[in-house]
Amino acid sequence: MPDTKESILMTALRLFARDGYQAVSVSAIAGELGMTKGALYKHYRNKRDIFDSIVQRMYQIDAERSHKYEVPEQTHDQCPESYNDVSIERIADFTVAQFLFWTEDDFASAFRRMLTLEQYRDAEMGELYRSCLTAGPLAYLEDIFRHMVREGTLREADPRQLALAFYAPFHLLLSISDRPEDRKDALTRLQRHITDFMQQNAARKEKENEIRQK
Amino acid sequence: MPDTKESILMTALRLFARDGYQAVSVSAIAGELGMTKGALYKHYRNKRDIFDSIVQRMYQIDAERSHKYEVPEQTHDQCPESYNDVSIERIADFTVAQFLFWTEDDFASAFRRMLTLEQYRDAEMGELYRSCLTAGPLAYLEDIFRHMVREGTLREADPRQLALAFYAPFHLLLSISDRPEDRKDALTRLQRHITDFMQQNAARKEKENEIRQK
DNA sequence: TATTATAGTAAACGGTCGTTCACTTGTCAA
DNA sequence: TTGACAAGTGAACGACCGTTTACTATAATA
Repeated sequence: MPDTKESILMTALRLFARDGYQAVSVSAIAGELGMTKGALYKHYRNKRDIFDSIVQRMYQIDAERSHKYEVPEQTHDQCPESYNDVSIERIADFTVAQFLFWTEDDFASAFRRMLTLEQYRDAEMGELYRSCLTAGPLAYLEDIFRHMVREGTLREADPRQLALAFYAPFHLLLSISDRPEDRKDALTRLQRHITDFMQQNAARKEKENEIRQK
Repeated sequence: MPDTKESILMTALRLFARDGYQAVSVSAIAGELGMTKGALYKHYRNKRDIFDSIVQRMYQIDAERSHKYEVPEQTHDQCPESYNDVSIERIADFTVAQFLFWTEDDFASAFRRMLTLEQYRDAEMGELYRSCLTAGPLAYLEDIFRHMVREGTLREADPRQLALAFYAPFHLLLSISDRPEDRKDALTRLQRHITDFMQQNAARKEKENEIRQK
């Protein structure tokens, strides 16, 4: 039965996300599923194997989402009404989708909290946390914004600071939304932040015309 | 010897901040200090007592800092060159001071990481994390900004979104600065963020004059 | 100087940890 | 029908957990 292995993984993840890897016993995982701990070893070599499978799963999901969403350079695309707003719209949509992913998807939400708890244990977990939730997204957005500033889509500004100003609220609202009663409000505030940011940092029309004339 | 008790507290905190409370054994704390675990029980009733003492210590430090820094309404003060920039300057200074506190102070830095690891264990820790590092500072700044918008020091905008835009980079850079090699850069980026924010959101001179004329 | 309190050690306690193993089922192919 | 195999039980293993206890040395106090 393959969904036993799957339910072990999800149950373990849920507990790891609340208490941390070390604090969760093999008995506790088994007990949560109404079986004895001996049975777990028919599906996973040991406790660490469960953890590693969770991490591997995240890598896999991330790869799938990368293929689906963020083409490194978007190829051909039906050109909407305003050609210079296309990138901005895309980023806004993608950002909201990412937020919903990290807050509402069962796996991603628990994985993010687990990663938060494990980030100081060893260098590998620290690096994974960075690449998923702090420096990674920051660097990614910095590249995009640099491109958009060059293209004249965004106003002249340090892309590094733009990325910080744009992404930091995303990151903070992730933490805020860990409280279930604050999740809805967090999404609203994020959406307001995105529109505020885009409005404040989109290049003025005059400037666009200047650039277009060159 | 009272500094034995103190060194136990600091050593335990350092380990709790890396591995989490449950994952740190009493033997490990004692071993780090070159003594046997039995000796710890001459200074603390049990393991939880060490943890509780750490939390209590944070409350104490926070109370001291509250008295020292943030008077709820600043009383009399030598009035500098520009009366409407005073609050902005004060906030900028206080923000940097808070950042250095959470990143460079041995106790506060470790306590923040420990709190990060314990935030999902129970409601009390979650509430403490919120009040220290997320919703707490946000609400505090929201109040200040609302006041400043009313006074005409800041441009007309939702104080809630202003607080988010101002504090979120602070919060993200705290996490970034957990990597020692990124700490210096994080401070620089924070300072740029603060000046950028103040410049972007300070009320225009014309507007100030309008208000002053009323 | 005798006494008492303090800070520490070493061993032991019961309990839980992760893991293994012998054993029992149920299922399905030969 | 038989045999192989996958899934699960429950007991056992040694190791380590937090905590207690009996004991020792040191230093201050009477």
